[in-house]
Amino acid sequence: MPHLAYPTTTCEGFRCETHCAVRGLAICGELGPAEHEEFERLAQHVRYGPKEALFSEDEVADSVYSLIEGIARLYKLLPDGRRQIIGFALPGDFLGMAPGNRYSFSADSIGGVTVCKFFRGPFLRFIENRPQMLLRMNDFATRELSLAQDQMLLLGRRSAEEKVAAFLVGWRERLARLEGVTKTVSLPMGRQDIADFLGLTIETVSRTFTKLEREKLIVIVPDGVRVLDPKRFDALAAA
Amino acid sequence: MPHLAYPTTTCEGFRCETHCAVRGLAICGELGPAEHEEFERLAQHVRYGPKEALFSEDEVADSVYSLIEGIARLYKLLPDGRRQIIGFALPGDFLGMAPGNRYSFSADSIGGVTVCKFFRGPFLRFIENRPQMLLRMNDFATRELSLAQDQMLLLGRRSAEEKVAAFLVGWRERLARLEGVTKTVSLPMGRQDIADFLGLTIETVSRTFTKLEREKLIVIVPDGVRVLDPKRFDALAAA
DNA sequence: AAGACAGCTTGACACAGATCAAGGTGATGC
DNA sequence: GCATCACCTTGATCTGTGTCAAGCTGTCTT
Repeated sequence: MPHLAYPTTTCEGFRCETHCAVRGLAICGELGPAEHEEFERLAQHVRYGPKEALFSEDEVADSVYSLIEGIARLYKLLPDGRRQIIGFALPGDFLGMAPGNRYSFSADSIGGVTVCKFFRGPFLRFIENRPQMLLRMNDFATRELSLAQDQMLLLGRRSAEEKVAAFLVGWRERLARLEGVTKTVSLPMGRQDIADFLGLTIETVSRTFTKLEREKLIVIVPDGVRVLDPKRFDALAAA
Repeated sequence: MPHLAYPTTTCEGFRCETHCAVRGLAICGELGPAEHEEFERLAQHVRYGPKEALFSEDEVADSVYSLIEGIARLYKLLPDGRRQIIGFALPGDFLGMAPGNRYSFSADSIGGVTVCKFFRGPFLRFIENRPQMLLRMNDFATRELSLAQDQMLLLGRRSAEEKVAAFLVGWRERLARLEGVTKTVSLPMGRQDIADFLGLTIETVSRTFTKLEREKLIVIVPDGVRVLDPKRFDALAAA
């Protein structure tokens, strides 16, 4: 049995065979073949098991990450342990840009996760004279910022029921971009993660799920929910 | 008497005499003299009176703005009128980037405001082959995103007293970057604005100010507060 | 198959902050 | 100098969500 419960494996030093299923969505999506080749040479593909840290708040930010597969939880902690999840990262998302030289939040895998990891220096040198890449980085940052602002509205001004409904709608939309529209929304994160994302307690989240089920808006299934009445649901999430 | 209570004045068509007091902090801070000349030719300097809209959520985002002077309130509304202020913009801040082709929030002046206004098309054409500018845009976006994440932690996980203390500390720091350190923190926004920024009601904000004054942490003065015990104060804001 | 455990749900009760209502303060106008 | 108005403060009460505690469910271990 290995020393670590969830060992990290890398494939540095040789060409990875894995095809990147999210090329189009990722930061490298608009590179031509030659440039992509050069870009790939800067990358390490790294695999994490469940609940491993990719990086932690206040660590020196020496790397940036493009998430290829799996889901990560991004969060900040207060000194007394209160946690706010600031987002869930999906394949195609770009992580690790920081305003100073330290990460401003922590990231860890939920299930298994695979990333393209780049050292900051080489990555910045690669992009600094490639306006296409810089514009794409800008698009990513602008989209992230807009999501963050939506979340501020949610955290500051919505009721528990509205928060949960808006979360499910938003999550369903993000999954739809990756996997297409489905009736069943899979929820790989636990109730505590949802609570810490919405600024609620786990009990309130649980009660609200139950309430939505009683009102015949959803059905709770293992690791997810089925949305019964998308229309009424979207209305609840918007208002 | 003019038709509009607060008429907007522009100086399009001739060279503005006003020197930009925040060049170093603004988006254009690293341009050389020749490039800055060209950049200026794309700009309109526009002055707004108190409480005028610079732009509104869902409008077609045809312009971007660099704030030169004054303070703006950035906010989102729910259909029923609940408001969340997502930030206060200060001189040097860059506004109006949107993920789609519409603004994702509204902005209006608090007191008087002066901006450099750029039409989106010419602005994008100017920056698209200038990596320096693009990198600076990225820095701006990254800093904004980090502030937004701090605010999510505040909104989701802090008590009313912690929210108000953290707000005052953060605001004092931002003012210090512009005007240097002062004992008296000026608060040009009203109590309702602070409430909508912190996800509280105006009554709770008012009570909390009073409480902090009773505890001899601050003194409330017209249009601001004086911080009496910065140490104890920072501790309250951090924890 | 039984026990242990993590994750989730449910109930009873408490409380921070919201709501409702009234009154104070200072600026502006007539 | 008095009325008006916007803004702020204070008090009384209510309520949505948190806290505390117990029990449920499914999975893993042995």
